[in-house]
Amino acid sequence: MGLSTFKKRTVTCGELRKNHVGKTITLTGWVDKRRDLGGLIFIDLRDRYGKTQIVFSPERHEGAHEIAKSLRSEYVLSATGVVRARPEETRNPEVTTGEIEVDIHELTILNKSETPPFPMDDYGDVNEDLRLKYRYLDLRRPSVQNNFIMRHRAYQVTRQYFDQKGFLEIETPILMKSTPEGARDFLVPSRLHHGKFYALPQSPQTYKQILMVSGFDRYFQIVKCFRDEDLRADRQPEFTQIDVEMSFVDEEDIQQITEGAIVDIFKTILNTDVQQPFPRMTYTEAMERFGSDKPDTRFGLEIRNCSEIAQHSGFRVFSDVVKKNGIVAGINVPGLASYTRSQLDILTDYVKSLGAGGLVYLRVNADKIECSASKFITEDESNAIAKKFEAKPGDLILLISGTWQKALTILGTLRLEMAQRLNSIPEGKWNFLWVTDFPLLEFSEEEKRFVAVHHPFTAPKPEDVPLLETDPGKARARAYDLVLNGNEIAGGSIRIHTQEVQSKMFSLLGIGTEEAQRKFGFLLDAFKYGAPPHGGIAFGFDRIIMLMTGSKSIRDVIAFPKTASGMSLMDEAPSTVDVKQLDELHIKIK
RNA sequence: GGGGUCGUAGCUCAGCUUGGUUAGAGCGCCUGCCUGUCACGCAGGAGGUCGAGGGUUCGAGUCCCUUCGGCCCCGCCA
Repeated sequence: MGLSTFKKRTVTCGELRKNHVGKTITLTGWVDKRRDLGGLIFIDLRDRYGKTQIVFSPERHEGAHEIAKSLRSEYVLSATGVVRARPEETRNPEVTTGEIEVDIHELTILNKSETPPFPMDDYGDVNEDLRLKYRYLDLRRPSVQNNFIMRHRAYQVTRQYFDQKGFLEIETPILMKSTPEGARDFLVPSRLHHGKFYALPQSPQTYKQILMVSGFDRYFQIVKCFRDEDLRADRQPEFTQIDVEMSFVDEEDIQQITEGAIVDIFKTILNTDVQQPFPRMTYTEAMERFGSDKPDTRFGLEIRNCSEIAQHSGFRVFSDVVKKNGIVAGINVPGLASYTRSQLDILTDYVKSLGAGGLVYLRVNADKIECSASKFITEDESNAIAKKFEAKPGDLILLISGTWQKALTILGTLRLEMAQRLNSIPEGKWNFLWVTDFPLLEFSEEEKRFVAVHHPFTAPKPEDVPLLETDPGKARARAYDLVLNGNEIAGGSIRIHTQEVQSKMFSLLGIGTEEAQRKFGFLLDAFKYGAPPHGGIAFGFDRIIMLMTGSKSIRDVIAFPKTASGMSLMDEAPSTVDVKQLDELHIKIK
């Protein structure tokens, strides 16, 4: 009997079938539903494996039935009985255990439960703040548990895949040196060194590069990363990456390995065949066709540039912007010429909220084209624009003008918005896409200097190295992002592996020799001792699981996530700490 | 830092436009009845700081201001 005061389970709530009929078994689990008919009592007992109907009969087993009367939602039970086939007409084909039930003769209530604040079923929506406060209850819901079962399987497939390919899983520090570039660091004060701080890693970037210098050749790690930036539906302050780095490789090698991992994960877990190789698209093309560096290619509504028509227009807003190297571009939304003036006004406000100066629209009717700027745009110009978009009667053309970056980005957002309104984003498609040839640097107006688009260790394209001297903004990077249905799910690059180029990069970023030595000296030093050419990638693991489970937010695939304001509602982190703790750290709150 | 949206019973929501009896519904909960239910059924009952604070008014869930919190977006996120 052992030390237990209750009967341990002999089966789970998900496994009993017809062939178990006649066996005496013990189940443990939670009361999911209670159906007390006055005489017979039916209980759906739930554990993570499923649900099983157990029956209490006042005639057959009076003692157990008497106890069962007091059962309520979420009570924890150990129940022993005999598996029976259900009478033919009472079988439940909806449930995997629906052919049988268990006639209970021995019942132990292992624990009672207060009435839960929300039901543990998957029928109704529950407000997210409540779900997060009672996360332990939310995590009991089968639909939520399924997300974590899938997540678990993805860990296993990932480890197996990279192991088979000869990768070594090596842990890197969580307490590391703060780095100046990139996202804001979470800081951890050092008690032993007054006034000094560790940082939590934004990613193990420098460590994995140093592992390459050490000769580990193929490294991977499923690792937590931390960024102290504002949150989004797909962004949490702590998140999980599949971090990968390889030596003696080029872009193609990394992409092939990456694709293989994705193919494996999707095949094993979703039984979905993903075709290799994934399509490639340059950053420039992605921007000009989709207005995004992570284009959703599941639907059309592609952007077209009509600057050459607009540049000679009497409409100064258009002609001026083209003169100043800007563009006029738009999308053609089929069938929406029926939009009313007020609907279009709302749309105009929407693009203005995204930073557009305004919105010019053309309603394409059978007989004529109505243009919102017809005072300034001639009929010929309207017709030319309509022709450019291959517009048919009933179409609505939406035009935005501005700098290349801004106009296209706004159109990219507008394109997604219109696709959602038209309900034209197909379900069940898995459109993977490599976006390549990103710019290496971009000029930050705020900081009045160049900043790295990817990170400061990304190598420039060899043919663009001369540009670093003449026109750094034009240089392209050996960087690549993996996009799935409009979501960035991985990003990587071939790294700089020589001390000279890395120093050059730091100086372009406005980081002086002395500062570079102070902040990244360990990496520059390492590069002096035979650093192999290397590159890598990091997958946004939570995002991949989010997409695979059809979740709307990565919160649904993270066991204990934080709210949009970075709060953990269950344990109320962050919280104040004792003055004594602060004193030890020599910290005073301003 | 900015914009949008939501906050009313344990839960999900209606009521707010146009201020006016005792603030409603469904589910859940409690009690009773019920021996083949399976989101059981029937009958009855309890349950409200209308997020908080202030203001306007004879009177505020409803109008105004401030504030807190959830969610979404922009900025930010190498």
